[in-house]
Amino acid sequence: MYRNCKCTDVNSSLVGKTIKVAGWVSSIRDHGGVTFMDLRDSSGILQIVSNDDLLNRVSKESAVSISGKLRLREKEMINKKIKTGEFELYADSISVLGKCAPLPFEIDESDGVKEELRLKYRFLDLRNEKNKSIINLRTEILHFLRNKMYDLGFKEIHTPILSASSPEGARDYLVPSRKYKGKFYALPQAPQIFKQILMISGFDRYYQIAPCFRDEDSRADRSPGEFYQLDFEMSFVEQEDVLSVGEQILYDLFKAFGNGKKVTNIPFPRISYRESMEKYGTDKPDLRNPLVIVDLSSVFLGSGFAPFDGKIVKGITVHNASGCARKFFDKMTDFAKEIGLQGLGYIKYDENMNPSGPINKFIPEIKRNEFNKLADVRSNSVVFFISSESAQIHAGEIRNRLGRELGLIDENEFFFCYVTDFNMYESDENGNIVFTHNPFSIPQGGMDDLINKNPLDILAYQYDIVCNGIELSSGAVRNHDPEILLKAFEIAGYSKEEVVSKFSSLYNALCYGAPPHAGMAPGIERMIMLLSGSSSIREVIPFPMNSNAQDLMMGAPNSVSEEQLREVHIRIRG
RNA sequence: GGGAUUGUAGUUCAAUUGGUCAGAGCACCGCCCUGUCAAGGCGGAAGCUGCGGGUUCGAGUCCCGUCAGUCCCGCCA
Repeated sequence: MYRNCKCTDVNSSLVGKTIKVAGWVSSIRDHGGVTFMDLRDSSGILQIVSNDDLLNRVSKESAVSISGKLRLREKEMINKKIKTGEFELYADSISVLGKCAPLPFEIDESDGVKEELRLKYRFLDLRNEKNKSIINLRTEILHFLRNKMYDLGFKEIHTPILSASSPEGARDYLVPSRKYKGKFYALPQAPQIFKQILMISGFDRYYQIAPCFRDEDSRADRSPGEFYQLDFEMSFVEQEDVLSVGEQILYDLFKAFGNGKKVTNIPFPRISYRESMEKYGTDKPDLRNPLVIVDLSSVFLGSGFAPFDGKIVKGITVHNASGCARKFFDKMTDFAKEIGLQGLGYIKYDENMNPSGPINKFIPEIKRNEFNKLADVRSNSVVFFISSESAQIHAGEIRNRLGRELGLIDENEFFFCYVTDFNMYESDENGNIVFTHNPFSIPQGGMDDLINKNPLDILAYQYDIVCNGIELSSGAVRNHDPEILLKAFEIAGYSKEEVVSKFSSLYNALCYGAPPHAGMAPGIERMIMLLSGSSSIREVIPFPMNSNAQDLMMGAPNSVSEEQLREVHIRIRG
């Protein structure tokens, strides 16, 4: 009725035949005696030609159906830029199926348009080939992941969207109950409890491309409201079993969709949280960056140089840095001040190892060898010095900046690692012991550690997957022993009664023969961002909200009628 | 909640220190054109410079407030 051929399905066997195509009017080029139209459908573009004004009467971006005779173009008319460049359709009739109103922006150039407008007209923004291709990539990735998980023996099981609010974690999205006045459902922040319960039920390996809802403020790589995770969980396993499955999935995915970019070989490096903080100043290191942070505090101990003596001093050594000029150091110093440092000292070595720079004279000669060794100084090296209350974190930021400024980052590489051995507890600003991350993780030493160790020294079987400085996922070996769980919560200040009431579903289930289990949940959007090279998470979401958690296209959130409110027993105050 | 930054035709941008500064490209409308493919040529319409105050002889420009977008901090077990 509307078409018997897609735009890019034309081929030489159809030449001379009458075919019908349908799509959107991408452009019209009227030459008076002859008019050309680019017709675009989901497959691509086909040029339509007419010698009368058949094609001039439609507006751009209208949906049309066109029939005509396919013909070959003259050799010199072939357009190599499009797949169908050697063909064109000589139109004999056109019908407008959907007329297009004046456009708020041009489809081809939507990339440069104010995002507010693009989001309101997301359906037009998605007609842009590049934007559409990211969503198509998303489809392919989801398909790949489902096949992969199925092949690995994971069962896709849906867990509820309307569920109970959990007292821990992020802010919940609440849904008022109509039948139970004053009660609320909550949208899941993650299927955490359900997947653990599935393990207790004996499903052995579960996965889900799971929607997660968190009412927290957005970031460039963090969508407000909702996002998806490749959530999976395995029974009768230890940490290594899960890490091994995780890296297999990610390696294969990034090999398949990474456009030939280098992918870290399996096994991915395992770096402890502590080591990551010391060497990279962050728990999500970009390992494409070869720079490492060293501790130079001892060098300046007793040096009499007040800013460094007795303080934490971190150093970053850049090799082959003969090109670094005064301007570069000034720029880095400006950056250092932006992030809250007093300044950024450095020592520069020429090819004969002669040192110069503002810090050089403060290195005690007696410590010179120690320094050279610690900082791994060579000819043409530059050593940067970072000292502050949080020198480690600041050094991490300097390291990232140096990597970017000096072009040390290989953009054609996906560098994965696991960061492991996170602390179970930390102390908050009031000195209270609180869970660092997931309270359902198991402490590495089990009950012994909980009883005998300083809580702040206890490590958990808890891990993150990091790629190119982006946290893709965290995961953990769960605490499947109700006694250890109670003890773990007790240390964080929860009574048994509180745990049993607040986490009754999980606690109860754990009491009925829970297998040891573990899992993780890589973020779908983060993976697609990496694979598509997107800088904003909104590019990889079909219908994203803006950074203030509004859906500009649908107008959400919006007001509802008094009646609707009454039904759910809600009254809006003043 | 806090900080940075942006806001000028449909759209993307320009407008020297406050002084013919209401401008350009693309889109749109009209005319010309038989081979373009980001078509071209000629012409036209289009803006209360986000909004509200203030300073000034004079404000797109300076000041105060406000609204909105983006990025960051907080937050994200």
